[in-house]
Amino acid sequence: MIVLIDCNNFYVSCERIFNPGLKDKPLIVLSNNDGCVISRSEEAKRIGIQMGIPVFKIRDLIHKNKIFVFSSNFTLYANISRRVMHILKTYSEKIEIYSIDEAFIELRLHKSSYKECRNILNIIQKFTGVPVSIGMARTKTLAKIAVSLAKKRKDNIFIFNEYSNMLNLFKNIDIFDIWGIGKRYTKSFYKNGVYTAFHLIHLNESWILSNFNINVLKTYMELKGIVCYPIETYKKPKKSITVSRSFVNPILSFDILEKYINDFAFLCSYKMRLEKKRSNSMSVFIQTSFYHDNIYSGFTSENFFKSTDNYIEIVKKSSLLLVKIFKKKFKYKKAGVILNELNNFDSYQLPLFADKPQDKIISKESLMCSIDYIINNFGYSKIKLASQNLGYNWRTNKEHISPMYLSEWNEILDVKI
DNA sequence: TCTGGGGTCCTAGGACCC
DNA sequence: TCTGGGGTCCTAGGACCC
Repeated sequence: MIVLIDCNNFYVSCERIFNPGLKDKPLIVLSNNDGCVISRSEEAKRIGIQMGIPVFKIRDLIHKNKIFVFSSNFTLYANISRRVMHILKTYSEKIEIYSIDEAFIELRLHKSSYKECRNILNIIQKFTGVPVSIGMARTKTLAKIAVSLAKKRKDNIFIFNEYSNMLNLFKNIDIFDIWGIGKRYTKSFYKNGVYTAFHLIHLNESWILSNFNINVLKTYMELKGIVCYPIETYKKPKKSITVSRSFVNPILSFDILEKYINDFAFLCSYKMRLEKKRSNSMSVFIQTSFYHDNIYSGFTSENFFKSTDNYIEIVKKSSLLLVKIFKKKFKYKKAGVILNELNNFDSYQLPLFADKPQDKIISKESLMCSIDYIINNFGYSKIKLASQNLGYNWRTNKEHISPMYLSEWNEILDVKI
């Protein structure tokens, strides 16, 4: 059986670990730039705070209800996530870490399965302070449904076994709440009179295939208990790496935008080098706000002469690509850099005409390693290329950020005894 | 005034080959 | 007047997920 362990309101729960006073209080965590709500406590949900809503629309609500507000502290959340996953690994060798707050594991179904789930839940709660919900079923898609049912129960556990009246339960599962069915598909299902999981499993395969695609068919099969998405225990290598940001204040000037793009390219290179990869091609994009007039978005890609993991070459290229898409008189609100077609750093295709002199100028691997060393030991802001933002940090607005309790010596919680 | 960031996969259509 | 059949590869755009 596939067991899905899902942390409840994960970011909110992380903040509460170090702030027990926040228990039972309404609490939200915001996206970068403190823009949108990305995690809500049950109390905040009850007040009517919607997922993804921009903060400026709920200022009054926050004030009136004394909702506690936190900026996102991903370093902290990642550390806590690692602890939760570490515990799960002791229960099953077959584990797939699906996201920062979810993992699938494989367990045998037996009489005391419920007890076993109960035990997992208690241990995680006790050792990490994170409350979780657990769903157990034959397939991932069913386990997803099970976990959503678990969240509505007091014990936070739900198992689909031979005794559960699945068909009946499916009548109350909106098609939109099925894993793999998003906004658009929901719309076309509704148009065809398909509103619930119950309706979906009574369709025929060819109709689904001709109106949707292979993925929707797989979802349908999974609902029927046929495994189409097995647990994937190995970490799939990344195919692309992105660094992008929204700007608090829109940017009009090419020179300023270029410095940001160079920063993004530098960070993107660093992330790629951590993964021990090289890239064959790079994309750069810039966008105005979609919420106002005078909309423009530019996107372009280009191959490298040969695949590279060289900071200087990548940053240089980012400027060249920006020139291609930059247009004057637009207010740019977001920009980003993507490294595509990643290969392993030690096995990659050479071009037919490699070793042109232009290659040699910047093929100083030892210099690249020194840059890595400085970043790893002294921090990301301690070394930059001259074309980057030297004056100030582009790190975004985080007005309500909590301390890095688990990763900075000087931010560790004080305990008075 | 103020609206996140990072991914993967599928498909239709175009361009090309014999 | 009538104009085949069988492929591959690439890309943009559109879905989906957390």
